[in-house]
Amino acid sequence: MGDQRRREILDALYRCLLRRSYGETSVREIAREAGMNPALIHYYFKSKDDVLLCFVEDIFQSNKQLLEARLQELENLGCSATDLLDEFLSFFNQRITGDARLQKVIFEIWEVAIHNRKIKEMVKKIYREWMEALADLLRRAVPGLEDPSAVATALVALQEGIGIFSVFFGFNKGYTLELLRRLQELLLGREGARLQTAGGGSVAAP
Amino acid sequence: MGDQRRREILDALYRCLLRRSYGETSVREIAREAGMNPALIHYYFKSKDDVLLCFVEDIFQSNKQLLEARLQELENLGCSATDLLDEFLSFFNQRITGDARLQKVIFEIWEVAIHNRKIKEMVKKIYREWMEALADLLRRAVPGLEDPSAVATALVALQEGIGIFSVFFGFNKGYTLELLRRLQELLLGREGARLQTAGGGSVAAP
Amino acid sequence: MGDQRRREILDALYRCLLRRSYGETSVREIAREAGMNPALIHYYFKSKDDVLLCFVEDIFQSNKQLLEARLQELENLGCSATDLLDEFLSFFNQRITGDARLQKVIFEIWEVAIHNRKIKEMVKKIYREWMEALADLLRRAVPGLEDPSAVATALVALQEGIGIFSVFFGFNKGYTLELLRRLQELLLGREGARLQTAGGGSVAAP
Amino acid sequence: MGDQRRREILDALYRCLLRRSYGETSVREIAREAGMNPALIHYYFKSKDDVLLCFVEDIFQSNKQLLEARLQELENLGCSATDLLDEFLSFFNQRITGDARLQKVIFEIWEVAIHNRKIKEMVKKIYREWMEALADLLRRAVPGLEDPSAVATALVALQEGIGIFSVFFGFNKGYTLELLRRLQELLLGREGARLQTAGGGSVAAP
DNA sequence: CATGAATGAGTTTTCATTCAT
DNA sequence: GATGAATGAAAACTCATTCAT
Repeated sequence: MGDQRRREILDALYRCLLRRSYGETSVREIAREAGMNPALIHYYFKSKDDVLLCFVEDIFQSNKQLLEARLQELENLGCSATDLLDEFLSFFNQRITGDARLQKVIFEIWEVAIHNRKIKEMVKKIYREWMEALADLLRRAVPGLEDPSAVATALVALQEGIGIFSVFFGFNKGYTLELLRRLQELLLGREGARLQTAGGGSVAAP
Repeated sequence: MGDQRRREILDALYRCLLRRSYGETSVREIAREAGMNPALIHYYFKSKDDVLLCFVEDIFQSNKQLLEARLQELENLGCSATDLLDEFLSFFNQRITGDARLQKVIFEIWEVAIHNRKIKEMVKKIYREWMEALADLLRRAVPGLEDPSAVATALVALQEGIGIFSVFFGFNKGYTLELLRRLQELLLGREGARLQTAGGGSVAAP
Repeated sequence: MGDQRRREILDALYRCLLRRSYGETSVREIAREAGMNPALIHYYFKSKDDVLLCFVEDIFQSNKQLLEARLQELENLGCSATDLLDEFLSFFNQRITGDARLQKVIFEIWEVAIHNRKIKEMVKKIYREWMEALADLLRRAVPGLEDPSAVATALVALQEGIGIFSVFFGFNKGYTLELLRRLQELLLGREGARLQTAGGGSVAAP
Repeated sequence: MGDQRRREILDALYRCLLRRSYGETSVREIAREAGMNPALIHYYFKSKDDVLLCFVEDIFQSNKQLLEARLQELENLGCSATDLLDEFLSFFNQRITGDARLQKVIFEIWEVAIHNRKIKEMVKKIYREWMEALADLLRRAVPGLEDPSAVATALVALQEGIGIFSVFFGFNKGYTLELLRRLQELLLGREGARLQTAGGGSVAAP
């Protein structure tokens, strides 16, 4: 029952963060969204910040595990490093950057992380792990690449940049994914990579 | 005299936003930073949000004017479109994304903009103008480019992504600028563009 | 079994009162100290205040019975009234005022008693009994004493005063006992009684 | 105006402490007693504890200054050390221990002091000063006294003990003062000192 | 212009207590 | 007996804003 309640609270926070920033979100509001008494939140979590901490851990760890499971699966099937790399990027594109709601919530987490030491450490750690994993895949899949670590950084930063823009300007998902894919191919130096889209989601013409 | 006071308040807000998020920044704190009575802020501005609105307008407009002036100057000197494009990107790299303090403040503005309609409209408008101007320059400077508008979007999103990462992971300025320049050349399809850096600011090795 | 549990709860309260005032002590904390579920406390006691009430009764009654048993024993052995008086004072000195922990707890009880009618009645009753018993002994042991009742009051008040001071200033037990003994002899008008101590615990030189 | 308000708040706290312990006294209640908005208290004081700290300082310092002024006056008039000592004790008897309301408030302060470091330091300091001053007077006024410091301690502890008892058992002021005076003379070894009272306030017969 | 004072609404958090299981 | 869950009331404190002077 406790896990169930904790889950409900984290889910309620997720929905709250779609409407307001974490700072503007009160414990009362999380409780109302979860349909419970505000004091219950303090029964299951030490403090409001503790809710956020668990929330951040949950949201990143669950995605991390999911990705790792998929990569492992491919590896077991004997897929090539290139396949793994494509799966890695595709996972991010589809499940994170391309999910406008999740992307918005992640943006809120970044905002808090900048001022909150604990959250910052956690976010930093997770992004470092992702970038290191990506750099490893790059080393295996793109042998000639001169600085895989910098490319990994660039790829993830790009992801964030596009993610924020897509939330802010309301890109449709197709446009976002297309943009991401082309930019990634460009960064990976793949043959014939060119930056062009089918249009329709252009920022200049909302 | 009024303008002087308003200036002081906006400058105080800038310094406050280096320490705390806008939501955590109280009117008292802005006033303390500006060395004045909190009530004075409400004399010169309608509300706390009004201070932010003017602040955002000021910070973007001043940069915009500065950039336009420079571009105009170059144009008057008969410089090529490529020179103008380089100046445009260089301006952003050096004065905005490369300025960790300003970048942090801009990040805070994005955060507020996501929830605050007025701020959002303003930020949207400004970014659109920038992206359109950039797209125009791309059209003139890189004739074969298939979708200048999308490239402009990508360039600016990249800028934001790298900007946030540099703030968050504490990139040194040199690394940030190098990364930006290489990525931009890559996006522009310039000859021999490759993504490699001198290292030293890699995320993977903090 | 019930008695055992009640005992554990009272003992836990004792330990809690060494750390915090009764008001600052929560039911949760008593429960944690007793190693049981907070709700159990409400099963064995009507309320938090009821725990305190039983606690006060227990702590005073157990000491009262102990003292009475000792006095009875001496009486059975045919000891003089003076012996009984000395035993009475010695009991207080050694077991109550000289026990810094118990003294601290008693101080907390006084504090609550001042505002809590029930506790107040109980504490009043017990102190009256003690003072009457002491006055009786004084009448038997110090025949010429003009107002045994007032002397008894003074002796007990003195006890409290020294007790609080010893807790507050951290007197060592030896100094406390010496001070008590000399003051008591002085109040009893005993030959050669003078107020001097070996020093070492003086308030003026902490 | 600020001083006026601060005064009103301190006075309100005084009245509140006659009814409830400090822990039970809420900021709301102090505000209600002072006839002002609760937030105003936080405007004039940093916190609830800060109110108490100022309150304690005020109550002790004002009495200290009053006493010092009186002693200085007597000294200027060429009074003897014995006169000064009598004035010292009389001041305490009349204005502090004999004032049931003040005595009650002082008791509350002791209670808080036991758990609150800042308050404890202040109370300790003040009592030490009083006891040292008293010890000095004893040295000058009672030449043969063997341990003036211990006698001073005993006198002040006695004062507290009697004070608490008088509050608790509701002694009438006359009885309290008489008891104090006789005990003091006894401690000072004055001729013919005997502990007897006119009765009427005996604890045994409330 | 400038300020100290004032306020009402809001925040997070704690707690004694109850109750179904 | 024992427990985890739940709740309503209250706590201290903060803050944007207003206003008289």
